[in-house]
Amino acid sequence: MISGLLTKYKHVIIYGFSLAILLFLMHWLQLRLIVFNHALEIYIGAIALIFTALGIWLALKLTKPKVQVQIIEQIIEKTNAAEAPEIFKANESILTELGISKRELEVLQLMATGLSNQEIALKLFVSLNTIKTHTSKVFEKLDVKRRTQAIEKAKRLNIIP
Amino acid sequence: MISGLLTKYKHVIIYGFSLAILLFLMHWLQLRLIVFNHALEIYIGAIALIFTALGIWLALKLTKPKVQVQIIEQIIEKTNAAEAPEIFKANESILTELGISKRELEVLQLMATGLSNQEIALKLFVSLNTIKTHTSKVFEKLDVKRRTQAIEKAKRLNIIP
DNA sequence: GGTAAAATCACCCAAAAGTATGACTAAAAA
DNA sequence: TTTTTAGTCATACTTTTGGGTGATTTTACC
Repeated sequence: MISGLLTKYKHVIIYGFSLAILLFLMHWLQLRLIVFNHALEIYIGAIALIFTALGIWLALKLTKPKVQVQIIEQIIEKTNAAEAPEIFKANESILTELGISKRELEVLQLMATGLSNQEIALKLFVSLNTIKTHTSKVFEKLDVKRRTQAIEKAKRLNIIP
Repeated sequence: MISGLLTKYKHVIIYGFSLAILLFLMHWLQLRLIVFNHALEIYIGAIALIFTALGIWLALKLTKPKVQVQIIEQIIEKTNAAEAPEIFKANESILTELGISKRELEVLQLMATGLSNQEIALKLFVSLNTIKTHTSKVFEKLDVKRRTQAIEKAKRLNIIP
């Protein structure tokens, strides 16, 4: 029961603790700074900045998956509507046939634009290792050895524009 | 409507509540540790909350337009590729303009087929170092950093099919 | 509730790619 | 004839990429 709750809201707890630590640090800072009345503005400005960053980070962490799934679907739908419906119908069937997931397709698309793994990682808010895993799986599924081959083959198979 | 928002931003709300609880805990801690100015703490807590919210709002506002921009770009590329397969004349003038030599173009073309530098070297009966030199110069002339970028740009410029 | 697939991340190692510099040769341009 | 340019190659170094393995966490589905 309790352990279930702990694992379920582990992130909340972690965030809570880091917040607590942050607040405690600020408290300590305040003790040092309160002596100078003029430092208060700086202190509050720093808090505003830190918490704005925290908010941005939180929002990105939370909305990231939903938003990106939407991207892919919209692209597929729009390209379907825009031109040749038969060519890009093979698209999806090939994807399922090869077993390429949405996330992998996303990575593949970014790869084709010339981004490095590191840049893709930054763009998708995940670690470099994760992107490496995705690329490796894509190579395996496409039966290629390098990213350049993957791009070439994916274009030939109409997986990517 | 409201229930939809509740489910959509469930996490945000949960984090918000945990934040509030933490602030309360901090307040209590403070009472136990040091006698201090209460009003200031609350004031700062309020600022933290407000700016966290601001950060979340900012991030949401900023990430959504970006997504739409990406979609538009992809559609444009798609329609361009579909409508203009006949243009293949600017090719040479661009090459001379960029100062890309015959050999470099050759390497670039093989690169675009997914070959490694070593494979290109074998195919052209030259050493690996020579290919590296060529690729480096091509990257410099195309103003890119990686071969994937070079391929993407070269295709966009109609240098290679 | 349990299971399976998808997604995330880490660590290590090896190979490939890329950077920088310098040198040599042959052919073309001045 | 001298100079320039394209092409060739090397050495040393850094960065990126890719392979292999294993682990945890989400998500989806039954």
